[in-house]
Amino acid sequence: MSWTDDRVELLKKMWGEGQSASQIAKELGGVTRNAVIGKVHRLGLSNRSPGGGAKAEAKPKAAAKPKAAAKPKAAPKPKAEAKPAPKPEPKTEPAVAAKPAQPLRKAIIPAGQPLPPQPSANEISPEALAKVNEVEKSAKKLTLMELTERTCKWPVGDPATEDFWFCGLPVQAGKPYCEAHVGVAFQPMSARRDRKR
DNA sequence: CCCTGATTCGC
DNA sequence: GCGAATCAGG
Repeated sequence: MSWTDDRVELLKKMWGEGQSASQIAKELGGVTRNAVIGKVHRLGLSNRSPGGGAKAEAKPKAAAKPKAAAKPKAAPKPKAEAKPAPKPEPKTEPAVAAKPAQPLRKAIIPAGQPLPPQPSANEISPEALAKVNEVEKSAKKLTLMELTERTCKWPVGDPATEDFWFCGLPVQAGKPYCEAHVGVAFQPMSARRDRKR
């Protein structure tokens, strides 16, 4: 396959949309993600945030390369700009708190029931929870022995029941859980921002 | 192991 | 110009 005009166009479009190189490659067909990335680079749109001048940070990673034998690449890049870029990207910010009305705080604790403070189970992103529910429907339902290093170890159900299994979906990075469960597993600490004043 | 993009360099 | 191989990281 070659980079015809419209293929390049599609490439640009998708890249601009933030699609991953592999997705683009898959869409185009006949090319690997490497090809896509290579093309992206040659097109000069490697960085997705072109706009305002300052950009890419130093990337000294490829410095020590075994392959690169004789490489007179003595050109230290004079980059040093700080990155004050506001980046007003419309990201989907999941609201953490939802209903608890701060101004109105009138907890009525009936006598005999002295345990208002929920230990933990509370204000996690509703979205995250929803996601977990979805995920659990398509979970692999692995048993303890079936768990591996890269299966989500999130327990579902009651261990005392047969209705118990582990998520088992592929974890992403070195995390013990899948994406969805990581979301609820690691509580972003401080759901409660005690307003000091 | 899955994935991501970045870079190099023979072609 | 192209892209596989490789690197670096999540």
